[in-house]
Amino acid sequence: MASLQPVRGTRDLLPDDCRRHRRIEQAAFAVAERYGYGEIATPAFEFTEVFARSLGDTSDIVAKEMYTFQDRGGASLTLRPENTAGVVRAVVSNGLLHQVPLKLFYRGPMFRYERPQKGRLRQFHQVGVELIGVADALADVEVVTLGADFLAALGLADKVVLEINTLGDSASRAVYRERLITYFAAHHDSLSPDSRDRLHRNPLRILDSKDEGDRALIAEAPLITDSLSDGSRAFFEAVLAGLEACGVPFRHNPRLVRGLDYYCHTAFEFTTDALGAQNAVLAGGRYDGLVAELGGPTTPGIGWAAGVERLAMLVAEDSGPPAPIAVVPVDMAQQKPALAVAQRLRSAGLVVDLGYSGGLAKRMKRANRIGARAAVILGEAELAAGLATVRDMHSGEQQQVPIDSLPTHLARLP
RNA sequence: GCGGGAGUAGCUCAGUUGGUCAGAGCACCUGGUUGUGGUCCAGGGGGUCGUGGGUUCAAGUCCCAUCUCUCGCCCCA
Repeated sequence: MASLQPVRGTRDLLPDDCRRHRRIEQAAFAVAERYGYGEIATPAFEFTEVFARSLGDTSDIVAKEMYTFQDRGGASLTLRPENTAGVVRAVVSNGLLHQVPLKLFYRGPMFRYERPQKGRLRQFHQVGVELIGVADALADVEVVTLGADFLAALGLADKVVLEINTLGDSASRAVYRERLITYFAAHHDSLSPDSRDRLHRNPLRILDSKDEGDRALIAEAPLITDSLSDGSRAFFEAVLAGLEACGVPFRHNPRLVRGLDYYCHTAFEFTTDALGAQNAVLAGGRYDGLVAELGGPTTPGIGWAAGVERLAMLVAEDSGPPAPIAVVPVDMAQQKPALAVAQRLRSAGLVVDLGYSGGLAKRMKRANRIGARAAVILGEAELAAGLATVRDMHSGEQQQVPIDSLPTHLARLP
């Protein structure tokens, strides 16, 4: 058995799981399409350089979470840990920057070598959008609103809250970074070991430390708000005003930061308290430097990604697969004509189950188990007269129906 | 990567100080009903007790290792 286990942190998606994932992905795309987004699919792996350059050396993803390997030609490849870098690379590769703004939707598996937990897998799935080529705050408003609409479409509006912040432009961020280092360095001995480590590697991350002692220091720490350039401040205010105009509720969290280097200005996440430590279900931000970083012309961008498995744990149970019509030959002698009837019903668009063996009782039992809406019973006598016995599996009522009118009769069942 | 908890049938679990401890319910299969499901009755299949070592006359039960899941940290969707 041990060797038959899936690889740690990976999971089989059985039909019920797949149906749920599909529902989430379709809801995401349906909403994105209403905003004029088209789907893009990039490879599941890229040259390692694509991720190393875009995510930044200090991010944990690059430092310890990538599935990196050499192919037979000696190239270093990496299974994508996220898809923004891949989409941007594809946009540059295909020369699409001549057609900005680009509005793209994607979905698919991502891979991170992390310690698995509930809602955290090594292969997981994301849906996401990227809006590339629009520097105006209108882009931020659209992308965040799109995310809110998507979550609302899944019935999660009341289960998530939107937190939003700005990281400012690179100048503002550099100033803030220095102020933070100065502040925390003065309290170096009071910091948790984790945060001491973060101090020079990625000081902004100290702000969302969960350590009790850190939190007391953080409460007194300087805010990014006070380090913003006038332009950055105006930009952020425009984003918030736009959200208000769209009726999207949010909470400004001045301590919300991002781990990936490419983010600037707007950072946001929709969180839930229903998933333990993995509280983010949809998160993103602006990345004005990323396209240039990957070798394209300086081009702004903003986007988000949402975890399908995490959403799947939050959405309500669905109604299951559609109830089928069971076609039931009385005995094997009627199997062949039953097959013909089943085909006619399927051609008419009905969901039809036809068993492969067994007598009437066994097949009726199966019809019941699979939740059939009705059973179309075909015996020697019926067939000779061109009729079928239709049994309503809810009421138990039966009636004779001409085989030719089965499609309309069955389609009319409530 | 760090620190806790847990792994017994497809599922949910019981198993008392090591000595009929390999069980229950649900599910599944067969029959009662060779032209009728859901209820009921009877019977049946199914587990090297996560895996590998060790202690012992004897290990599901104790010890060690390992794998997986899980909770928290790190980080993130």
